[in-house]
Amino acid sequence: MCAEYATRPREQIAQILRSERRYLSAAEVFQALQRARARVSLSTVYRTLDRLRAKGEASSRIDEQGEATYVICTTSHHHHAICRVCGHVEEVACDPMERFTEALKAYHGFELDAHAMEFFGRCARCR
Amino acid sequence: MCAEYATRPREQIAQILRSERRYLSAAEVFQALQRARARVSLSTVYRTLDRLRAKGEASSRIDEQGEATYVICTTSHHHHAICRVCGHVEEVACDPMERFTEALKAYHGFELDAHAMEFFGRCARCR
DNA sequence: TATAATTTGCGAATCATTGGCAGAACCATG
DNA sequence: CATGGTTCTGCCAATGATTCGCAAATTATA
Repeated sequence: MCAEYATRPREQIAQILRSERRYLSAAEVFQALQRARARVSLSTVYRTLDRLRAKGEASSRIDEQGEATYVICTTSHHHHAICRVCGHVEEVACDPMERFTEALKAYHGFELDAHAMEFFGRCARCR
Repeated sequence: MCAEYATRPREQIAQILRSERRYLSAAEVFQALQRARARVSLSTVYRTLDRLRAKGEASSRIDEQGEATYVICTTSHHHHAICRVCGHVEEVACDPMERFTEALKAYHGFELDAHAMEFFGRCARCR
């Protein structure tokens, strides 16, 4: 009980996320599937994206229009630099956070246990 | 043309945001208004919150359930440390970002022009 | 191939948010 | 303090992303 099946739709969805290194909404993934002649329902796209996020294989963010978007992650703890031009996502390590954590506690009395960051600009190729 | 009226509903909504220093959804603001016997429609709450954000007097974030939430801001460019216990929002300056910006460019070739950060933990009172 | 568990597709339901519009509130002016 | 043009508000319907329920299809295993 509670095993896990490797299915065609899941592989097709993961494929699309792997090939595009940028945040995609469920609708965008669905459109990409249709272009690739893959017959996967929108429901399955939603379920699979959420499943990838739950497993830590993808991370999600809410875009300006309030839609959930997803991107495949390769390293564990990091943040995203998002290119304004092409949407490319660069993974950024966050080693300097330790010092910041100390300052936050000393100055605001605030004990940090998690953080989220997003950086916007132009990636190397788009500059 | 294009003047701006000071109205009762707007003042009542701002009052609630000022008294609670934490992120509130439109529905939560609406409920607080009802508790205070203020008769303001949910539509007006939505419009007023969006207006405050557009004027830079409030900042918004999408919470875990995908709902838009709002908090009053007092300083200009800063980030938020959000207490996991009481929801209190602490404003944090971000002076150290300049050095980070340089590193990002040198290491990833990424030219930063904006960033967003959120910090989660326990505020001074809740520790 | 038969069987049990898991996943999918479809359509309906949900729910926050937005839009349209008629009436109410606001405020500068006479 | 009455008037009139502008700006807001309330109501209610519409939108649109996301979720749910369930029967049929797919997968793994023997």
